[in-house]
Amino acid sequence: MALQQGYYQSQSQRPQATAHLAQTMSLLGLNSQELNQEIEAALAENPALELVEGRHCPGCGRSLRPGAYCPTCNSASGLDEEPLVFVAPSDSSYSAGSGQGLSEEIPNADTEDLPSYVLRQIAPDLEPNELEIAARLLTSLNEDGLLTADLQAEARYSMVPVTTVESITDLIRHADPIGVGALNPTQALLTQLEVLADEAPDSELCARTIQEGMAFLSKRHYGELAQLLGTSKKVAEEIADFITSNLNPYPARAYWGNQRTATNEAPATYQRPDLIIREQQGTDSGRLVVEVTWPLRGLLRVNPLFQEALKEAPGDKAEQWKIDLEQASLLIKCLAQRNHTIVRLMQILAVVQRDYIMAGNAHIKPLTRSSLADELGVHESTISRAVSGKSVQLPNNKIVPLSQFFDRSLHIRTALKEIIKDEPEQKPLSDTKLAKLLAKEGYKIARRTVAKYRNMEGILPAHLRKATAN
DNA sequence: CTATGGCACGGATT
DNA sequence: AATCCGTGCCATAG
Repeated sequence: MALQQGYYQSQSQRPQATAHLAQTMSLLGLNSQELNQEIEAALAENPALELVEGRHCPGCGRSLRPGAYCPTCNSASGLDEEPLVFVAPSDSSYSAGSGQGLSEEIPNADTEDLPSYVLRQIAPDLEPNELEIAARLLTSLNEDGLLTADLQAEARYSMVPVTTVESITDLIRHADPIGVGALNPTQALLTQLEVLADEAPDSELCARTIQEGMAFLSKRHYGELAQLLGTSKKVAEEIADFITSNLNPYPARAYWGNQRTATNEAPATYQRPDLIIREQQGTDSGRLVVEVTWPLRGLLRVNPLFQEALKEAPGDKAEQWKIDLEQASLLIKCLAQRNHTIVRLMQILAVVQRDYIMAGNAHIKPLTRSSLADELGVHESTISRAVSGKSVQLPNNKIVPLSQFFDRSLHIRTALKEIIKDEPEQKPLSDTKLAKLLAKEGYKIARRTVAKYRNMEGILPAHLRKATAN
């Protein structure tokens, strides 16, 4: 089976997913990428499976993303899958998909292509004639999401100043996915950096790295990069890590891999987020729209024809076919199970961690997987699997590992960052003092731990800190 | 002597 | 059972 390198540590049962053994959960631990591979493999070798492309609401005929609620007739009727999009209300009661409002806000990767998705976002900010130009420009997007048009030529064609065209491309670049319509990867990266500037360890150095140091970065020659930037190797690594973790030179091609565990390998892997959380637009009720990424362009199901055929199967094949069929429906069941679990998980997570999602790292609530587990009434290992390897796109377009929702020290680390940012620049605080200040804010941690957090955030020790401008 | 990084231990989490 | 995390102790750098 085409399930090769997984970066789990000790997965015992792997390759032979032969029917019955992998009862359910085996899919839960997979992220969308891995899942995709798995499904495609199954699809290729199991004739009982069928991928139905395009999906229409049985009620109103509107074409839908698989598993989505139909926003028009406001129901999931006829859908044999759990909805993959739901709305987390601002209070703590859930309404599993009140249809309203999520119709037009959700980019539908299946029925809408990138150009129109982008166009729709920026349309409100454009004059009619500009809109036309934007539309033209967007048709030249290549598959990486970069613009191949010649701006000069475009300007001449439309008989407007180049600056007008440029300002339009600028607008495009800031639409989601951030960086689309850049003229080259560098520009895309810079745009993304701009948006994430306050998250970056040192946005100026990041910018310079992007402009001048990409060669070093891709070769992972951090020493030389450090030299180029005139900074320490540590900072260089930090910057490199930030860039590879958060920025993506090819905006259309999903997002840049993201396992920021220092010891990460698998560097340049692209990865769509497994979950996407947006703020519900329009009625700004502060509601969050959560979408579970679905890797396929269609609905997976057991091929009804195959089922028919089985009845009059030629004796020698009958046995095999039967197995295929069972396997197929098992896979589908597991898939549904996986989605169900993830959705339930996210429903709670979205509510509990709403502050974090909306307002940033500082507001994360310490949360353990096990506490969530018994709230959901599932085994904790289920949660673990559901969380592991997944990534979430937050409303600010940042992609973080889902495990960060359970980061016990994140809030302290951000508090730490705040203190360091605000406090005197000429007279950096030592770890001991930092520890005391943190204690005042209610975070009682040891001095030694302060040092650890500092490292995690890529902040230099006190005596080296006054050197850099930041 | 003070400020930090390294190693490693014990308890909590997964 | 395997890992992760906060800490204490000690060595080293300034």
